[in-house]
Amino acid sequence: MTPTEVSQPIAPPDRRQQILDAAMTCFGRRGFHPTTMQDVADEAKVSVGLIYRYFPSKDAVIAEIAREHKADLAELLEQARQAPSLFEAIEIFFTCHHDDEHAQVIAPFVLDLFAESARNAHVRALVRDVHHCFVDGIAELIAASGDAERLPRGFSPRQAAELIVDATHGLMIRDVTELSDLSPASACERQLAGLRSLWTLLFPAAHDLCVPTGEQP
Amino acid sequence: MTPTEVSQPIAPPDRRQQILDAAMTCFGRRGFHPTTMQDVADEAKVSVGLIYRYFPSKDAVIAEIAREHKADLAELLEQARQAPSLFEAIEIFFTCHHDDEHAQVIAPFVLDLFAESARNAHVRALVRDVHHCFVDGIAELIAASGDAERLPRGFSPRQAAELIVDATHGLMIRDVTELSDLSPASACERQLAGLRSLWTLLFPAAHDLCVPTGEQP
Amino acid sequence: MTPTEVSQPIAPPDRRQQILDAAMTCFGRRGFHPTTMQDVADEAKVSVGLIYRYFPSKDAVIAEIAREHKADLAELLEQARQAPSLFEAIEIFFTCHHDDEHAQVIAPFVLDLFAESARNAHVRALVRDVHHCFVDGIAELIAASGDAERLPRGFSPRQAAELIVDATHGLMIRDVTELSDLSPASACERQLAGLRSLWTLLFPAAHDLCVPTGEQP
Amino acid sequence: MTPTEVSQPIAPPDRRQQILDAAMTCFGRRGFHPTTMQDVADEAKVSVGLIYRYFPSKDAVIAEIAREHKADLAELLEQARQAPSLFEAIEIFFTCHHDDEHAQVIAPFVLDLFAESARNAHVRALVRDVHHCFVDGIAELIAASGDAERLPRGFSPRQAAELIVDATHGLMIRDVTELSDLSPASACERQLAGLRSLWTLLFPAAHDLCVPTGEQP
DNA sequence: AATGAATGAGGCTTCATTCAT
DNA sequence: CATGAATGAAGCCTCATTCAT
Repeated sequence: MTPTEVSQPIAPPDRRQQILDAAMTCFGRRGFHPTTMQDVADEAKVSVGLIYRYFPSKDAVIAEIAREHKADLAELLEQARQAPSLFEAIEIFFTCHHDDEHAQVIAPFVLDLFAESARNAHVRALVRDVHHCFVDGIAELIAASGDAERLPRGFSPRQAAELIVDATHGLMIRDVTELSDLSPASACERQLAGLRSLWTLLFPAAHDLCVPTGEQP
Repeated sequence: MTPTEVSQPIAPPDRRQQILDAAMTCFGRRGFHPTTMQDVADEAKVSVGLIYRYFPSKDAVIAEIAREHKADLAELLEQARQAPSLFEAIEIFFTCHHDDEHAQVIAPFVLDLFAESARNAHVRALVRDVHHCFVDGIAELIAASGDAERLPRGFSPRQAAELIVDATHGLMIRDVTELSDLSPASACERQLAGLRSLWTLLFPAAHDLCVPTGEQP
Repeated sequence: MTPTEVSQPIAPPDRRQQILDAAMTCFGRRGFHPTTMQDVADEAKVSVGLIYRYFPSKDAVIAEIAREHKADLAELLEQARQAPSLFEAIEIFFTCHHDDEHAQVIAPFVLDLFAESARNAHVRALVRDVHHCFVDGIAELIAASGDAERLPRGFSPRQAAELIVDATHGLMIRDVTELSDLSPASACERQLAGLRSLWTLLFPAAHDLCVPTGEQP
Repeated sequence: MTPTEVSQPIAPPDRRQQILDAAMTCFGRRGFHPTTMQDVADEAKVSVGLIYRYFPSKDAVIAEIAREHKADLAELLEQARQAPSLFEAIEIFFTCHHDDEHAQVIAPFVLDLFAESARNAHVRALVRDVHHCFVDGIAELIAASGDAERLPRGFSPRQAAELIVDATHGLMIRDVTELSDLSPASACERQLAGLRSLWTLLFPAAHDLCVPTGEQP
């Protein structure tokens, strides 16, 4: 009667993750506040009561998802650090939300996080933290890369990083409000276009704008 | 425009506006969903029932406020058009939210609008509309100004406008998540710093970046 | 349209009291914990929501009823003070719960209060307070009456008062557990019998107990 | 009586009793209704499911504990019968709840039983039964002892027994509401003081009250 | 026009009970 | 025998909305 203890043929369903995933889906779909625990339970194919075996409250679920989101971004930063070039590293941020099917879920969720951070100190702290990690990470990336000196005069890596992050957020908003009907692929294209614009500005090819300058006797 | 402008020299309290203002305050403070009609009524020093005399539902109030917000921005755009220089015109956008006491109210509200636009088609249409007006308006501003030709090679006024708008949104998010504890004045400073950064990039002073090139006569 | 302000033909329904009465009935019937807000609402012919316009929580309703109970007892004590004789004064306590139709409601409620006081500090404080008032009041009553000197040697008015109160409580328990099927009238009889027993002990008529002794050979 | 008394020299943990003890503790701590099956399971270091192997429902657990309580009291009565004197016999009742660590558990539990008996016919029957046993037992004790004739004139052993039981209950209430912060020892003292009071009344030493009479010429 | 009492559906959360392992 | 994951009914409370005054 006991299952064969050998090959773990059926992975034990990770209820916790199952619930978190369902919650993420729901939150992305309807937002924190309008999502009911019943919604989450239904999405997770689970009873409401069970959610409370794993999380003490709805807020705790939100908090956990936010934490997960933070971890995802940290990993993203790590990936970026491995990228061969600065451009590619930053490309990762600009396109990250479009790699998978969660595309239309994560952005709305993040926007909700931002909105929530205006009144919930806990969420605010987390968002702020994520933001700092990002800016710092990108600033380091720029500083470490040879491209730093290509920045316009008086432009620090940090300033550049902040601009990049801000633009990313702005683009995310565009994604949500303008492109929600478009395919993830198109959205991704849009992001890349945004990146290239910014890139051109931040790191003007020497030959393109200024190289001639220095070369002149 | 209001009826009976004659016999009532003292303008009757504009209940409608009173309610809208109160709602704006509440929404900014707590967000759409958590704000109750009672909150709004209290803030407006009015009974709950009265709100329903002017608006058919809570959603209608939200919609109306959003519409108002749109009108405000249109006016802002108009102001910008009157500005003596492009920089000053754009400065208006970057600092608009900090001029008055509503500073800490509008930004959270707008973030809520963005978040809401992810699921509410009506809100989405409005946000999108506002966004287009903005981008178009700024692009025109740039095109009309003599500064357009100072844009980096291959950079259209529209691209610049999009970048400006995105960055503005990104900065607004920073405002809400990072600066909520700071004074509006500091927040405004921050915005201006952001603007100057971007400005330096978009419109490099000839002498600053390229004059040295020597290409100039 | 406004109601005639003259004769108050229709007394404005005192919702608050209406709810309290209903709650009292329900609590007496089923106890605090098993009684639902819906029960109370139904009993009061009112919606659940309305209860929350008058009380912030179920506990607040309980607390208020307890407070009311305390006030009732204070009044009872006052009545007792007016009584022509000590016996009649004390009789009031022993029979108070049987005067009206609430007979079968108050005693269970009080028992619930006692039980609750074992874990709820707030309730405990109230019960304790009531108890002190009682003992003090009765002790005073005894001391003030000429009967005090008839107390057995070494028996203080306070001791007598404590015994009376304890016995009253014990009788109340008997009421609830034994006589719940009997008529209030019988229950009252029972109480009086208890009182007479105790009375005989506390205030033995000199001739009744001791004088006769002398008759013994 | 239990099966397989042979092969298991070490008594298997008596799950049933273990659960009952835990339940008693919990009920005393928080009351019937607020106590959850999980509370009981935790206290018993057992799984919730296991409780249902031994008891069909929460109510059954309560009922069983009540039955146990009844048995305990029966035993107490038996002990009392063995006591050398009436006073000592009755002392047993007054102090019984203070002999062991359950002191602060049993009284609240009994109060809960009383409160519950107001609405639960089953509990009521049990409480009534216990009560009768008690009164009968004590009345017998009094009747059997030589002290019976020392009772005040017209006072039957049964009347005395009832008074004793009532006073005991009243004192128990005082214990719970007033002395919950005191040590069991102090509480016991209190009980004994109560007993002595009552005793003095019920069984006035001849010389104490009446002998003086004899002093009269 | 204005009030605010009243409603009741619905949300979050708890908990007795069941059942697969 | 034992576990504890899982269920779902039900409880407390909130709040958008209505309506008598």
